[in-house]
Amino acid sequence: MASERYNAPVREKHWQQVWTERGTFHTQDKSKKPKRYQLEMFPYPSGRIHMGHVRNYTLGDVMARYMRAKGHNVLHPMGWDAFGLPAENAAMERKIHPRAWTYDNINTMRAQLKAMGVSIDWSREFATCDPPYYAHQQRLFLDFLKKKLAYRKTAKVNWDPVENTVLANEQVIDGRGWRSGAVVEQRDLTQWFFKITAYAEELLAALDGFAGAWPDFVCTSQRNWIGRSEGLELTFALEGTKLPKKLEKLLIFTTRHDTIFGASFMAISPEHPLAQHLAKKNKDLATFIEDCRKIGTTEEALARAEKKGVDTGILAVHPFQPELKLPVYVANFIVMGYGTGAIFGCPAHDQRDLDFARKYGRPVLPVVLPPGADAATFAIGAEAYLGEGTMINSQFLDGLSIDEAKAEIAARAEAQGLGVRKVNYRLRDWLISRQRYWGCPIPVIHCAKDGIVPVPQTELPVTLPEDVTFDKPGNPLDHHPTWKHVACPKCGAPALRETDTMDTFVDSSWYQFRFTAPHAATPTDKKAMRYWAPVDQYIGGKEHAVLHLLYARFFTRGMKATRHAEIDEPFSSMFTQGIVIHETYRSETGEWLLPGEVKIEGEGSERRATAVSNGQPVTIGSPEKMSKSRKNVVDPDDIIEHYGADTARLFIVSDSPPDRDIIWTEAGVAGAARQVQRISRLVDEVAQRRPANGAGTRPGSFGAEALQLRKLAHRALNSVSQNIEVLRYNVAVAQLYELTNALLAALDKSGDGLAWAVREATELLVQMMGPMLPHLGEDCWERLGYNTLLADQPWPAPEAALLVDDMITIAVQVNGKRRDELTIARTATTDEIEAAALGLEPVARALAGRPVKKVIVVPQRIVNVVG
RNA sequence: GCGGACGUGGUGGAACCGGUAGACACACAGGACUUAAAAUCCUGAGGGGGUAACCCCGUGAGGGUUCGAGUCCCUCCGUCCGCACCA
Repeated sequence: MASERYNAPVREKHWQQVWTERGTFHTQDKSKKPKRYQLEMFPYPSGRIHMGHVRNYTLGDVMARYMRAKGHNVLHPMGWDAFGLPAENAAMERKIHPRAWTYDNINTMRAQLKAMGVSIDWSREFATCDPPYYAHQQRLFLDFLKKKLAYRKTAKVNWDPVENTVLANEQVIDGRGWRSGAVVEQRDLTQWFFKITAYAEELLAALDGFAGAWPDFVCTSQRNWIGRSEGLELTFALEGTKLPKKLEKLLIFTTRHDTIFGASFMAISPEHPLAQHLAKKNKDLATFIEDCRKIGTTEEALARAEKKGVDTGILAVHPFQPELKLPVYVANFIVMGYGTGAIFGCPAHDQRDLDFARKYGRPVLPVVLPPGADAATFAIGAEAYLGEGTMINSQFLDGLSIDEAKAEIAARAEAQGLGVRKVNYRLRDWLISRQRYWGCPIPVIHCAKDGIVPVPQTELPVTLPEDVTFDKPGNPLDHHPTWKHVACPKCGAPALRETDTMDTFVDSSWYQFRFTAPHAATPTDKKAMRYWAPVDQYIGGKEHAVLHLLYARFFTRGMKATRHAEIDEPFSSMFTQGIVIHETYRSETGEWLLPGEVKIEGEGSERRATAVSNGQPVTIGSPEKMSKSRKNVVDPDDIIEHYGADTARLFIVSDSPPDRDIIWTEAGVAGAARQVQRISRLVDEVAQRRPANGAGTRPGSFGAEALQLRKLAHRALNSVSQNIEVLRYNVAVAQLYELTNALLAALDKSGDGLAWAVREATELLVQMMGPMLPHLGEDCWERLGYNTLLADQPWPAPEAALLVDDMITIAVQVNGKRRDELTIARTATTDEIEAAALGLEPVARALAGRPVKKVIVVPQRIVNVVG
């Protein structure tokens, strides 16, 4: 009897309703089971779910459902990273309030996620723009403020002229705003910062313990970003002009103090206080400094710009060779933001210094002699020597290695009070002020008399005013007629509220902990934290390798310092998924076309595309990240309505490893849909022919065919489990297909115990596919005669005896080339295997009469006859 | 420039700890069913040679270690990513 097509869209809605009604995925805070906290990066409610979300939440859901079946008490929550600029843009463009726009989007996207069948405990849902959430965030801020982890300072900051707000260093990519793409400007502003640099060393050191649990590239990215370097701060006395007391000595930072005797000039940043001071009376210098400011575009352009400088006429006294006076230049390649904004130039062993010295005629004295070079003839040409070697021309350092010389100089500098060993970091404090409306208000009040006054706990949250306008540029909170005017909590005098809001990355730095007790009266609940934290497995995009993942690591430490957490690291293991890409289509007139607007014919290089509307040729572009601007998007809703969520999920997890980019193709989706139908058909056949509800009485013996099928099923079970645990879902799916193929082939065969074995293997298949195909899984489970939910079934255990073979097949090589294979008892001895191998005809033929020199036998693996 | 990752059929990708390379799928070709198409099912397939048994070549290129290398080491080429005037 032919089975009916599985109507996925209808059945999926049914099973989603059943899960909801029975509270299947409602998480208990108390359990004897081991806990498992599975989390995917929560979405920004931009409007609709996109394929990147489908991938992210499918990857996490497979793990959550698997772990649940494996007997864990699983926490798998969902929320909304709901503050941010797009809501304000929508408000400006469409005259909708950011709040209304955001919550509308959340409602849409929640429904879409439910339609995907993601096993979420929705009772824990929150949005970061919910006042109860940001109330706790304001409390955390005030605790950070008390601990001096939050502070205000005036500094040169990145200003995004499109977003009309400042940005943190991490949010500037190649000199442009990470979201707007606008070239950022440098502005001197007074802003709020988090003291992430206090944890630079810890954040760096802890990365060493992440091996295997976090992707390598994330760890290296964070190491690079933190940028630790060990060096020496060294003081040079200045001569030549009368200088104010503060500027009489020049403090420099170097990591090459071994080359101190090769110094031939000093260079300071145009922003250095000394340069600024001298520019007041030196017009040329002032012009030069002004020019340097203007060049500031991208970092890369800066790195390639010609090295230039202006001699200040001031001389610096060499600390270990007082008769040597070095001219002090203001130079365009010295940045104020690193070290002390001043260096000594050693042209022989630094390329930039060399370029500079050649241009301005400074001496180039080599002080490190490469191994094997002759001290009498060694000279520096166009390239500085950066390698290892022995010190020369360096008085008391001569003959030492670089490391020994560094140690000697550092020791002498410290003994003579000339300097100190210093560790420098590239990492800057996290600038969290944003001059925007749709964010968490920073809960402080500025009073003329009392300065910065925290908003009292009892008055939290400081909520955003509803009646705001977006008709003029700048911060709507600042424009608001009344909101910022308050009485000082200390003295009662008229005072002003802080109108900056927090960077939205603050919101996402601790949400993972809020999920553990989303309704607690304090930011976190100690008991819930002890039970659930940290997140066992976190899944999200690669773009947060430094941004979010570094901020959250810092924030966890801050929360520990303020007693809101007892751990240092928020995520025990991290997985970064690849993106979903799709071909692009462009008409002759240059317009982008949606995949549905294009008809494609032919294969390979013969593939041609035409526009559905007018038949005009269309250019097929290479696959790129799905984006609305290129129109190479596929709406998940269309897929779910047409094929069902399981098909979308299956396509997402099959074929490509989760960490790689995946090309979305219509053919691939159709292929996944076909597999869904094949499995459905298989289960129908089995359910109709075989005993209902359970496998029935187990036969006393199995024929060869039945035994083979049983082995295949139990081995698949064994390795599918292992592959799911390490997120190699594509391999797990391949094994499910293999088992499906074998089962379909076995349906029409007969043999001892085969009917029972088919039934058993089919039930195992259904259970194994549950994490990936949860709706089809429930449907098949029901068809097999069960009135329980598959989602409530424990993960089956393989029969150990079926995992090993009595007879095994091993390859036989002659001189490393495979010539035959040998089927032999698994317990066969080395001698037995050797004898059997030498008796094989192809072996004798390959030897061609040569005597056997040696036979390598690796039991259960291979035989190699060497002749 | 510095640092990291990767490179396997037409395509996505498998291959435990160095042990039968190409599992599984997509696309393709041939066949069955059908008035026809769709759907479904069966068969084939890394490249080359041979009627065949079989043989040769093959994991970016070149070298090395080993009985044996996709896997380990060195050099080079290419792709992707991170940092980048960092002293």
